[in-house]
Amino acid sequence: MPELPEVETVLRGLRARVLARRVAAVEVRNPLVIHGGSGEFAAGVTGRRIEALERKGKALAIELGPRNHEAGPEDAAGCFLVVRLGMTGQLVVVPSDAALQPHTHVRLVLEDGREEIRFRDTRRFGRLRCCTRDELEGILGRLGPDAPQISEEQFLDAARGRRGSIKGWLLNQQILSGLGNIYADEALFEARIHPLTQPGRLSAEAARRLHRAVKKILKRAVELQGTSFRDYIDIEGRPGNFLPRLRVYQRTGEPCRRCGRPIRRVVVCGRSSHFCPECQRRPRHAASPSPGGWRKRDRIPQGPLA
DNA sequence: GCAAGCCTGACC
DNA sequence: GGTCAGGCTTGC
Repeated sequence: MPELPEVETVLRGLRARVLARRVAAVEVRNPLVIHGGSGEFAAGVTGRRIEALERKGKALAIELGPRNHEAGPEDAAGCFLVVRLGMTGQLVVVPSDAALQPHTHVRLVLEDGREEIRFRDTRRFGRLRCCTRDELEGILGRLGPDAPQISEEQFLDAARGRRGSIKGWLLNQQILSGLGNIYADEALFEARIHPLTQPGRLSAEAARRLHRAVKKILKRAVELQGTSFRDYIDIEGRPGNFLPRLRVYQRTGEPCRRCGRPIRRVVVCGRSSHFCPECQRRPRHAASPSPGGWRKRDRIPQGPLA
């Protein structure tokens, strides 16, 4: 699943392979993955040079230069290609004559015509979008600080007074951006915090521990080029190497690597949360899996609570 | 049936 | 405004 370390790996790969190259042609094979009209998308991207690549959270922004200074104002201004990989999205750089893999939705043919960037996405949760600088600022502005950049003070301030679960809080991209289900579970284990703990009721010490844990886990995962649980590969088609380092994610029933107790699973905010019931004790004031009392549409959470 | 990012909308 | 359920999607 592409979270921050996987997107960072893709970003670094693209910087090495496609920076300063021009997009000669665009083929949208499935308009569903394009935010907005696919015709406008193709027209907006074609003929521009890749000037820079940046990332915030899980969002990838590719800066495209002016097409032609002598043409109209639209061509003279640059634009940005924003990529969200969603759950199973992949960006790969391949020779143009490479066989087309299933679920290839977009092709960006590079200038010499011998190589291209392909966007593949089995689940089709990913999106590509062509936008102006103002629009990009709006998109990125809705995201909280990039998780590796957030200061301890910002982190503690953001948690203050928050109800609900710390797990849901970590997944909220408006608070801090980049964490998904894998690294949220791993960071909570590292910090020894139960996923149903309320952010606002964390001790300052626990909140600092979590802040350090988030950074530590992400740093290590970036160094190991991410986690390939099922679909994730980098732009060269290589899997990440963090999988053997996972201590709780998708290890339900397996022994905790710290204490040996079986890892448990609880559903929080509709997401599986994996934790060690010994190392991550449930606080007395844990968030309810269904805050605000039981309503008609409430479901019994799956799996026993700690 | 479950996985999961992200958007929308409902609820308090 | 905070918070969470629902729905999208398809392979296992």
